[in-house]
Amino acid sequence: MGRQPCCDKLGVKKGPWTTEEDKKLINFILTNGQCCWRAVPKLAGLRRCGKSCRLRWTNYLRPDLKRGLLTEAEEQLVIDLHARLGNRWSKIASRLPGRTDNEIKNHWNTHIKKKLLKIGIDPVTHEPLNKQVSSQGSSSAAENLPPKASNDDVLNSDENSSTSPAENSSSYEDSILMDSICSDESIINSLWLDETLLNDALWDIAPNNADNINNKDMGLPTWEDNCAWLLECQDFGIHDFGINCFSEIELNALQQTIGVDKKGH
DNA sequence: AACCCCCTCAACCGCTTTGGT
DNA sequence: AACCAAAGCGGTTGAGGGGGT
Repeated sequence: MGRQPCCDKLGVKKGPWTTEEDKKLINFILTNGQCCWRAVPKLAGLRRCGKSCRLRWTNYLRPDLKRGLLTEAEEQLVIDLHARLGNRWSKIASRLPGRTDNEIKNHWNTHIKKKLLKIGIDPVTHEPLNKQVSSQGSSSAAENLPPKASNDDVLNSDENSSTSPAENSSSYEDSILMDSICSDESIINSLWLDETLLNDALWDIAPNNADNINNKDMGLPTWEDNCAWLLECQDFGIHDFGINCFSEIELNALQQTIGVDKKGH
């Protein structure tokens, strides 16, 4: 009794997306918005499963994505958040506008993890490695400490975002204090409620959303800016970006969608 | 030039969570 | 409350590229 596949495997294409497929998906989303991913492939004329379409859009095609490597500041923020949230990549990503969970997860596994190990910090616990070795040797109070970044502990200190990971590797007393805070569900709930509101504000940047202004306030690219990015690819030699598939009509449609004159930038 | 190895990251898989009935 | 479908999430995989020999 295997689990039912997420989609009809027959005739469903897998593997890397072609520019033609990207074009179809971008066209569809920009015209119709994000709705019912399961229906997207059919409506957009794609031989993909809805899940694959959603992933492609959120991780690669979405106009509000930043491109390129994470900056030093972003990297530090990821480390800081990881110390408190653990492997909750989507939560971490929600604090880094324009970055995806997949991107951050990959960057963590390929870069940050190694960096931390190099400077002698355990990427899982965020404790100094030698400290861990010494504490493992004895069955002292250290063993009774709650695991630092386990999924449940994550709730502990979230939102205390002014604290650095170093400050976070606190004393036993601090752990006890944290535990007492964590055991108070009302506090935790209100903390997470705050975060939810923040997240919504960050990502709710559909074309018609008035909250769009928020991103500008934060110095972040707006939906328009990023749609403009797609258009500017044409200016710089869109072929180099692998998006050589927009017809003039489609580019016009894009411009209409974002409602800006790119010459205004 | 040819081969091998390692690294990166896009994409997939399957489990969990959420929302609707 | 129970069930189901859809969406979300995190772990894992594998193709492709770059560097070393």
